Amino acid sequence: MATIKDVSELAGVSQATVSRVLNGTTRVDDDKKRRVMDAIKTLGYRPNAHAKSLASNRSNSIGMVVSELAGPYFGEMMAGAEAVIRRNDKQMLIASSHASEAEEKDVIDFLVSCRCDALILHAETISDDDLLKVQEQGIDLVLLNRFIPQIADQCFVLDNELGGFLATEHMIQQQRRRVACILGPQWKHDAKERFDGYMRALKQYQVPFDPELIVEGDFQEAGGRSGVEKLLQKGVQFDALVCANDEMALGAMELLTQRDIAIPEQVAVIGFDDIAYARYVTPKLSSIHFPVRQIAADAAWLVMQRAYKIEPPQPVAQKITPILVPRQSSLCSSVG
Amino acid sequence: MATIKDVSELAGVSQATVSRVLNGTTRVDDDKKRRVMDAIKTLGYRPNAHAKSLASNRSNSIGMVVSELAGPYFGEMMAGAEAVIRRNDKQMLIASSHASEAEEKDVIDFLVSCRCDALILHAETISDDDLLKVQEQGIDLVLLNRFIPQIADQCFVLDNELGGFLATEHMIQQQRRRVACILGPQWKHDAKERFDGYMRALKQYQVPFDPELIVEGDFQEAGGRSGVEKLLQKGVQFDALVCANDEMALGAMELLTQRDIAIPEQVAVIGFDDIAYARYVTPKLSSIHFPVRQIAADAAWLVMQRAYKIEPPQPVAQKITPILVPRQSSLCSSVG
DNA sequence: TTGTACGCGTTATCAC
DNA sequence: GTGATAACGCGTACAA
Repeated sequence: MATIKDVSELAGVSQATVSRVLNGTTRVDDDKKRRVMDAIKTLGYRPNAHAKSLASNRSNSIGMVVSELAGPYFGEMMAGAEAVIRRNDKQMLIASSHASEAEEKDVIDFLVSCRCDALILHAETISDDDLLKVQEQGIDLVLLNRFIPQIADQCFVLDNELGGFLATEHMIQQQRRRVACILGPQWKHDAKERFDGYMRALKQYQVPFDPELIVEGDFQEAGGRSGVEKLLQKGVQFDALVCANDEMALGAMELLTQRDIAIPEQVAVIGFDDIAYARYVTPKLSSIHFPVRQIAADAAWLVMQRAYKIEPPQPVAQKITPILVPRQSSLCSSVG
Repeated sequence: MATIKDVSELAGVSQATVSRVLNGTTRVDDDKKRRVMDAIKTLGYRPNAHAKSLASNRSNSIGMVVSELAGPYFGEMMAGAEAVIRRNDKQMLIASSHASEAEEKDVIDFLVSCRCDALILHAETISDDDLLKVQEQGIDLVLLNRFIPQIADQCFVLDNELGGFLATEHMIQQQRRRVACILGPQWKHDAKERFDGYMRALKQYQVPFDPELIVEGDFQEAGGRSGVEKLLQKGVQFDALVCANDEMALGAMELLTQRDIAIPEQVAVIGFDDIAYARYVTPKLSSIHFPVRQIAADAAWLVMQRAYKIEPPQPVAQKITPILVPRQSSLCSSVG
């Protein structure tokens, strides 16, 4: 593969001149510029990003870590960040951690090795200390759905507790009193917070808490199905079901339908995250909406500002409030 | 950020020795090794990937291009490839092209600049010639859902035509004779091929072709909705609907339901790709299944073999045959 | 406006 | 087994 040296020789100029026309740092003679361009084209020259980063101590790339590459939630997240990063002519490196601590450390190490100018992280398992250590190494961080006091202004926090509250309150306002809940993995802070919101709603509306109504899931469809299965096996009565995310809600709805339990007449269902497919199930799934794509875009803008001094078109919102989106799965004219 | 030089000085050895313990290329004295490790830890040293690539002329990274980062189809694709790349301790760089030729060229240029050891491309718009040019520059390519004769053994081709045939044949076998079709964008070869399959099925079963039954969509839910709308506006009768992908089928089902048209009694519906959410709509969506995740994994294995001489655990299949997955949306005991 | 020459952080090739 | 030292490809003072 051709190097800048090859180009300079073919064009009959110095390497420095080639570099100049490449980066537009200094004016160069029109004729020489043309010769350089021609040489670049005939040689099919592509600048070596590694050499460039080494020499300039800038990679013009932003690293992003998500838990999974597949799935609607992280899909939106990646797309939101990528749009603004690309618009500003930077590149995005994506890596996934599968929510495993070892992998999370691995991929962060990788992105550090790539000398990314900054990192956008959806990090669930790695400790605050480890994260701060990365920051101290001189890599600028922005955190999604996580709060670390020491770097509070680099955190995008979603009010998961309020989301859990809104979902549960909605059920109660639909005259439901036996509100079952399929939780997310409780070691995840957001799953925990959503549960906290559930508890607060019960308390505020003086609905007695029944631990029998609670099962823990895995944030996947399978967890929704087995969650409902467990509830049915226990034989507990419930007329509402709050799921800690939409994917579990879809799984839950599938099993409920399969068992001929009418939604929402017999059991009202609500999910969380408001993924695109919530609107395509029958009945349409109620949910708690977080504008994930926008949040990720804002996070990317914050990075633009911090790392490249590029100002965002509008101020970024780092504290995000969820919205209740009631749909058919929880709305019922005649309450059963 | 600490460099190898810092480490070597702190450990009291040469840079070469540090490099050796880092890469395990040569045996080094146990004591020195320990000192190096200690120095690395206390300095928080991370090797600079750029310097490494520059010196070794290897980046240990695979570039991947997909059309979109969000969405079930490409999500599966990325996840499938990533799993095997990571298992072999290489890194994956993902970039998206939004199916625009300019962007596609851009991201490929970027990945070339990163001196990826190989590229896995889902390239829809860039020309064969341009692709071959990349290959000639010395970057090894593997193509997903595309065939270029000159590099046939690096192509993973999906038999889209057969898929279109199977979908249409299925409808005909369900005693449907007025089979409408919402096509994908016809400039995309796969959308075109799926249409070809539709035509062949009609011909083979001697069902007359009616151009009024054909509308073109955009591979998105919106296209499915507006496709049905157009058909209804035209006032053409149809008792079956073949959609060129599942997302359009979901949109189509939504509108049909909204207009109180029973699925499958009045109109049987089938999609294409068999995305995860096909099973979560009501009625469950019939589809044409391509094992996208597996295909992408195989593509990654082919790369491992070609670029790193790592043999795949099982032979990779480069010619992929689709499977019909009939579900409720097209199966009907009493035909209406 | 242009060229020379050094440095970026690492690997690889030598000698020892 | 170990340590110099020359690459690797580029940006960028500095001098011209």
